[in-house]
Amino acid sequence: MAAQNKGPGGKQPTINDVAALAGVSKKTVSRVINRSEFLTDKTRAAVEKAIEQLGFVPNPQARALAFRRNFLIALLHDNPNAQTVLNFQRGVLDAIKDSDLALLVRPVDRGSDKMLDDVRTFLEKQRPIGAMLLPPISENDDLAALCEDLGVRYVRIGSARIDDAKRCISSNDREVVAEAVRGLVALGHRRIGFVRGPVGFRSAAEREEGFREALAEAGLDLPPELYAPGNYRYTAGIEAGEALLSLAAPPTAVFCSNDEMAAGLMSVAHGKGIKVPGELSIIGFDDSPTATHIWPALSTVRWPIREMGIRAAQTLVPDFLGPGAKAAGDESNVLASTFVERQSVAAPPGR
Amino acid sequence: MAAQNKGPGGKQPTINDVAALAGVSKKTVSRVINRSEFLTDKTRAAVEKAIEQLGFVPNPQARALAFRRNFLIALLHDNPNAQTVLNFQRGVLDAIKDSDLALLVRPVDRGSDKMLDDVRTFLEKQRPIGAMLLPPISENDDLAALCEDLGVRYVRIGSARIDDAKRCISSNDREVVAEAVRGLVALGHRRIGFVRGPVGFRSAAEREEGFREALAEAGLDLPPELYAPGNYRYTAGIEAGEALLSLAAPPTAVFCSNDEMAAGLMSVAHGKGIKVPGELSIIGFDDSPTATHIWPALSTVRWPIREMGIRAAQTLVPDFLGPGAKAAGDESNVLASTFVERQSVAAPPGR
DNA sequence: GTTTTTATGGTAACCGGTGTCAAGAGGTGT
DNA sequence: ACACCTCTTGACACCGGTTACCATAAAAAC
Repeated sequence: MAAQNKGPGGKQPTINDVAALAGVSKKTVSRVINRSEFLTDKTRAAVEKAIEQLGFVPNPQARALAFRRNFLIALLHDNPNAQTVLNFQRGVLDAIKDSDLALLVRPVDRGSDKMLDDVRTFLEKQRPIGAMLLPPISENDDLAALCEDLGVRYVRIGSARIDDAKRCISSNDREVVAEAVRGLVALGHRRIGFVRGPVGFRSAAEREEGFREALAEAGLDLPPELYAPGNYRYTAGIEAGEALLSLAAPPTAVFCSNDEMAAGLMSVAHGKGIKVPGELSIIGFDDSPTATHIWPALSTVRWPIREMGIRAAQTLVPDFLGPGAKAAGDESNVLASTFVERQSVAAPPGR
Repeated sequence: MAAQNKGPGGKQPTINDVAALAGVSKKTVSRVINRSEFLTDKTRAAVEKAIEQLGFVPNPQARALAFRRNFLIALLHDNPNAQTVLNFQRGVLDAIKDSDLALLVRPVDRGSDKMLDDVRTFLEKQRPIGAMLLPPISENDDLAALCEDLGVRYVRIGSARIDDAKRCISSNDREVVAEAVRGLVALGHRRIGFVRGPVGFRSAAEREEGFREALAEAGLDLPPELYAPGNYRYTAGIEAGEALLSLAAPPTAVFCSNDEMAAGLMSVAHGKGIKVPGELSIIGFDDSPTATHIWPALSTVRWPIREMGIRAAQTLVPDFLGPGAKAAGDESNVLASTFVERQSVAAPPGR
């Protein structure tokens, strides 16, 4: 609390001031700051009192220079979904709130062939303690190898275990998608369409697998005309809607690999006068704000992205977080997605 | 391009290595790095060649220590709208891409009485070159004074000029809202409802003023029952919808102070079987993704947030951006919002 | 009581840059 | 040719911490 040096021109107290006030050497003060053992309680108390009195805060720049490491966590992302990134950020920030760490955000351009060089330069410059890789770039093994190489710890966020548990936070998307689709089957749906995510995205593959799993269990198959490609964008949902809903025998339900595409598909349904959910049930994925903003509200899979941010921080820098961070519990680092029922699902017509 | 030191254990070359190779003192190298005048072209060329050969990159931590300033821009926000924050971030990052700067993101908790202390500690620790204040905290004069106090440059982002032009990036929201409402009047609407933003937000006040301006011009008034409070949240839109659309004489058009509330209002209309835009026209504000994801797509005011991020960077740290940054053009720092017509507006019934 | 441990505390060098200030180089005026 | 001035450059201390290594006082062993 106490902080005496707050005047405009007031210089920050340095470690030397503390040492002088406490009557010890700066090295001793440094030991106290870094929680070294081998210290008399008396000495420690004296130093801490001096620190308190002066309102001393160690200069991170100086520490960074000496440590050859900045007290930063880098968040690398190239995610089209703003909400996801921001929620994740928020989780991380929740977790590091009381630590000395700060968060550096860095969008990277996957696609660019200079990406690796860019990231390398960035990491060499900023020298963060660790890096967090958000999907889809978390799936890039070269990036992970680069971090390893530069001595930067990392965690990868993904829809599936793409690295060992200590370096990967994931959720059980596949299972939950399967669960959601089983629900459709239970309601009596037999013609169920699928709108896929972009090729090359692990998340898209996971969702598709979950979908197919549930269909297979029910002995249903997925005719090619009910399978639409997509890229997680609203417009892809529109296109999928045009295709699927113009069929002679349209599906009575569609699983869309994310909420935006679901919104696109739904607007096509509205345009064609198809009643949702009466004539067409729709399920999305993400539980983004869009899911509740459209009408009728979308049944979707909630991805615990903020919790993943917290867990990512706990996994990445447990030694920098205050005590209690060890209470992370489940060490598998697989968090639970959940199916959220809203108003876009009902029994198919004629049941 | 060249970077010879890329091995895992390979130490980064330091300024000393460069100095030795170029046969000059480290201070001279430092001068080259910092683009000092008073340098022979010959010397400069020699040093630059050495830098190139070694792939030398100045260590930001050391520079930060010596400069007593980190090469960072802090982005302070407490914005409920993720998309806004992220778009702004993106603009800033566009602008600083080729500079030595990095972006530090810091959500702050307005509302907390410790906010100022938190921010002070943060700024004292990180010592960024400058700070950007996003609305609504940009309206907090104490925050601005704090930055001033700590020698941190700042820019405030707002819906109106809340500081002098060099420290404020704003847009002409009021005018554009008025323009949009004039459009409604021109279509024949006479009973036009209004859903307000949260009390205490300058942006909310601006939008209301624009709305009232247009009404006044047309000689219309705003009966109390057509005026709904709000807080920029979807649920507020729902509540406003329940109130406005249950009236014996409901409005034929409603201006909502942001898109989320407009989405809420629209879903109430759908629930009540009121046709949009046939029986009810709706206008929002923000042009968030929601605006296009709902059906029918929402006519709204686009706020040039990404451009504002770019402009904010150009205004805050012109000296750190490469050349060409001066071509910022219009120095008033008022960017143009624009009215975006989509499908949620039509003439009132019976016209 | 003396010696050997053991536990701290202190000193100096260092992390990799920048500021200050004075010296050296090169050109001018007389 | 010499004093004088200006423009470049370099030596050195310094930013505020850390580590390496040594010194010393207190505790333990003989």
